[in-house]
Amino acid sequence: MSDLSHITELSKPNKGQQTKAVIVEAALSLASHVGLEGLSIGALADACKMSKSGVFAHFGSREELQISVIKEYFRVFELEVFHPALKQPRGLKRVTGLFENWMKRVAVELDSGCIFISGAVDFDDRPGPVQDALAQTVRVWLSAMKRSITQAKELGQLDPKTDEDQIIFEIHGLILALHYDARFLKNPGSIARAHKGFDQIIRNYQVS
Amino acid sequence: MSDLSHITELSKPNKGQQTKAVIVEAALSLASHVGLEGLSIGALADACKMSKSGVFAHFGSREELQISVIKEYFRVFELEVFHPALKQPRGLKRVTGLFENWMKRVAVELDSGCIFISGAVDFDDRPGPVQDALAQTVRVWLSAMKRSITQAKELGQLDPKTDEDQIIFEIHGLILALHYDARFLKNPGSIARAHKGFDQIIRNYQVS
DNA sequence: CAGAAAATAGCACGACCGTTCGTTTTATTT
DNA sequence: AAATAAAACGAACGGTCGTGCTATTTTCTG
Repeated sequence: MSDLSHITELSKPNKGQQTKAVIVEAALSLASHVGLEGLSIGALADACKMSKSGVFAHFGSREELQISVIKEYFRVFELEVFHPALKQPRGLKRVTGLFENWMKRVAVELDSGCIFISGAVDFDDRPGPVQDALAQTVRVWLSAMKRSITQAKELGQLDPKTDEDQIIFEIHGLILALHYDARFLKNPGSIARAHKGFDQIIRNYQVS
Repeated sequence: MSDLSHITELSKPNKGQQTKAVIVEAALSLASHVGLEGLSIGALADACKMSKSGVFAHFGSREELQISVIKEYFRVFELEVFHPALKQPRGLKRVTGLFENWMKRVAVELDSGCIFISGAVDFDDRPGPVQDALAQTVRVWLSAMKRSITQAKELGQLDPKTDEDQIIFEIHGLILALHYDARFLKNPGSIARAHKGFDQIIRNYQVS
């Protein structure tokens, strides 16, 4: 036996851990529809074909479940939005890649909403560990965005006087407008408008 | 007695109608914090120092209560955002006035959120009369915005090829980003960023 | 001021909520 | 295979939810 055999979580996951992964996955799917606040343990147990108490035992509290969902969403977000864009070269190409993947995550998935958006509305007036976890996670993502914009600036692709936070604010606005228009108002053509808005923003901050 | 005396709703409101007005006002204040979905009849009754059934009787259902709140929010919105801006002359001045009043409504009121925004998240996956009422109300407001932009175009203050819906999409994004940043992330300086973004957008669509 | 009508209160209902507890089943280890 | 630990279950708890129902009180009207 290897001297690392006691780290069972890494080599061979326990039964508990793998069913917990299944639960969290189902919880994310559920919360994408009804929001973090609408997520109930009973409904989740039904979706997993488990008992309420069986599901509950994995988290110890509803808040811990919600935090687990946030972490899982971030994991998927990294996997589908962040990492693929790293294949683009540093600079505007990568910024554009990040934005486009972000858009896909918000709009293309017709039936599931963004937890970073719905959660912000659910928890903006509700301080506590869940709000903290969510806000912290969003900040990590936005700062990753900021880094790539800074790189574009350093490469001379953006005006050196550019305020990265301003760009992020405006880009984030496009994502939120896309989410609102596509998901709630069901306006067609929202994706094209977000695209056009992005091009305008970049043009505004390019060297003149 | 005047021959119009039977229209009691206009001349002298009944007791029921005026307490209903009080209830709706309290409901709006409550829903501004917890959202339309978080609004419960029990909590509302406590706030009004009435019994649950006494409150309930005025609406007949929770959905009808939510719709009443939406209508009341629109009334206040018209009063504080739309009408004051009509004092500005047609064109860019008025568009700017509308945007600034809109911003105030979303950000300056530190403790109360925008129901058009939180409601969109709460109901984007929940079809029914409440969703219909909310979406319809939002569309009325956005079309009022569109009208004022069209006027600016007709006055030659914007490029005749300007797509009004594109401008609205981008402006709406700024409002949503402001709401997100100020309310959830508690970022300082969000208002200034929204202002700057607005100026950029207008500049992009001006005659060149 | 009396009678009709409207408004409010009180109570109960079934459903679902998160959580706890004791038991039983399933995995893991010796 | 036996012993031990982990996981899942089932029932129950106190609570809140929206909604009916029947009284009681208040307001309006002739």
